[in-house]
Amino acid sequence: MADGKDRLSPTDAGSCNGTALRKATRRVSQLYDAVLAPCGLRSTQRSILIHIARAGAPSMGELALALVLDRSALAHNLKPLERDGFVVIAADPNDRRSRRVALTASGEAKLEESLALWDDAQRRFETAFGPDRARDLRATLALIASSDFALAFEATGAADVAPR
Amino acid sequence: MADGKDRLSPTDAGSCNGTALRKATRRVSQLYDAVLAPCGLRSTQRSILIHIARAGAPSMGELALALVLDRSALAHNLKPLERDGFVVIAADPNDRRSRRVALTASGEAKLEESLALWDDAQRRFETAFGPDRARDLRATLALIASSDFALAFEATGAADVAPR
DNA sequence: CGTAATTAAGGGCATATGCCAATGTTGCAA
DNA sequence: TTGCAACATTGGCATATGCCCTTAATTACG
Repeated sequence: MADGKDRLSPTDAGSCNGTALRKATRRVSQLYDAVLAPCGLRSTQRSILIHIARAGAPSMGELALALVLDRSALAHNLKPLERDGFVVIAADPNDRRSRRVALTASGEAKLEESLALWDDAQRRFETAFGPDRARDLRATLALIASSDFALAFEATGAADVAPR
Repeated sequence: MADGKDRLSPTDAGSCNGTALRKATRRVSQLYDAVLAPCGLRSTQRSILIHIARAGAPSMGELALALVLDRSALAHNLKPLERDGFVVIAADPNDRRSRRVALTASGEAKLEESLALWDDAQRRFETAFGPDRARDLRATLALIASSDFALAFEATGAADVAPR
């Protein structure tokens, strides 16, 4: 592991926060998805259903914000769920610009079905990683995912982003 | 934030390690990608180029392993980079089953060009998050991404996975 | 009251990611 | 030597993710 690195600046591959996050996410997605497979939901899909259940009937924008997901990406991700009858999307009568997403009975049932599998995956992660450590990690990740963090990141930029 | 949660088990949305990871990854990817945009590389692509530079001329399998990335996903990700002339893929003369990936001069130049932008993004992340904390986080994420962790996760499963 | 600015969402396009099946290579054993 | 098991990669299909631009609906302002 001593070859090649001399050409790179001290800020090499192992030091990129984004890369470290992406690798860990891929690994954990693989592990969780393998456990979730019998119910037919992926962790991404389950995550979306959970957020809808928690929020009741959020608008696309609210849901995208909660998921730290681009609006159009959310729209794409909802298509398989809508096709399979797990969610319905209907215009908000109070503001016809908005469309609200809700779980169907089938969607709630699927979420329920996935719960035991998810509990198993989560338990295995906590066992392998440590429950306390996992809690700390989630808190740290939530901080990074927050809009406050994005603001703090932007604030470190040059003055060209400072409005007025 | 008190509505809706009563229907869910104590293991609710905020406690899923996979979801927390994905949200943080999306956020950081967005922040880094916005900074990297002027050079035309995304953080995923830069990450691939960096790994190739570090490894010299790795085979697809070696590179996929290092990136914690599915082999076919890597093959797909390399296509735009090959099309744009940043990498070349050639059969390994010693084992014609393998194909080895290498940077072109153009790829090295592009990597060099991206360095200043990446340094800026990284510096801003460290400023907003804390350099020591960032180092700890990367170490934790590297642990999770490691194959050892995958083995530990599998080992917590039922006895049905125990070989022999 | 009508028009401009704002906001919500979708469509088009491109990259990212993964599973499974198919293809081609190598090495070993009978 | 021939045939088969193991291995590396690709191709097809599906989902995931994001940007830009357009469209539609609401709100604000003159």
